[in-house]
Amino acid sequence: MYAKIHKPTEGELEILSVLWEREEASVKDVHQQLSAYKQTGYTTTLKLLQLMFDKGMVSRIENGRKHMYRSRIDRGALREQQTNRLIGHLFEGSPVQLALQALRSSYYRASAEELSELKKIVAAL
Amino acid sequence: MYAKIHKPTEGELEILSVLWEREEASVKDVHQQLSAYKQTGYTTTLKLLQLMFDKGMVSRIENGRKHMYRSRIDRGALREQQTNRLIGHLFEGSPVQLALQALRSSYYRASAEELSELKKIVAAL
DNA sequence: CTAAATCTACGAATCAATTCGTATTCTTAG
DNA sequence: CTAAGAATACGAATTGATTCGTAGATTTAG
Repeated sequence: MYAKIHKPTEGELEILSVLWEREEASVKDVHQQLSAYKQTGYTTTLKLLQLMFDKGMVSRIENGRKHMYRSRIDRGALREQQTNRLIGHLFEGSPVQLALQALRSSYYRASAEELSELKKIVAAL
Repeated sequence: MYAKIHKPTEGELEILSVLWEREEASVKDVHQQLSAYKQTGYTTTLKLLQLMFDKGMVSRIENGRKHMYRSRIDRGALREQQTNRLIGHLFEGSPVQLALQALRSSYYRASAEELSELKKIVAAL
């Protein structure tokens, strides 16, 4: 089902992020969403999606003249891989240090479920 | 004191990781430590350190014929930057999700101080 | 039907990361 | 002194990411 992880580049990750949100998106969809926060050309986004397709990172189906793209990268697996990479090289192998960094200095409002899971995990350490 | 963050590449991050551990290291030191887990040529490591020096990411002083290198990248700032990047593109903006991922599935033994800080932060959410 | 708009395909250029071989310099052992 | 060893400097090749222009095809408006 899911593609082997071809560690995505920064640009690829941004696109995957859009695809995960929407489940399926056209080049136009992706481009519009990226344009909201960075300046980039339409054909650049198109090309990136084509290359990602060639690499097997996304699937696509024709919908009239458009192509609709979906991620073939499992987000959970990528989360695990990237998290471990960060822990290994930047946090001296300490997952707790990374967790502390994540929770510090942030305005994020945790939901009740998140909070309860977090408490459960912390209690079990 | 610290250099502006030139977002390090994977290879650069590995080298910085060595430098942070040891405070100061020769090319040979760095190369030996990298060799422990990846196959790489001596002059490759040398070149990388030279390029990092040119970019201002590391400083160096002569010690006899050797150069001793030190990181000029602030680890704390980089931790913050990289953590936020991950949260943004891979964890839907949720620091708590990243924290959960970090704490899950890991054999790491937290120290008493880490644990107490973690509890304090979680309690404050 | 025709023109404009909307897409995809593709090639080419650029830039950066990485790797490694060779030259050169300096130190040290004999 | 000379040769071997240990460093650094540097150039060149390779590979990959990124960007974007242009061409071609199809749809839609008038």
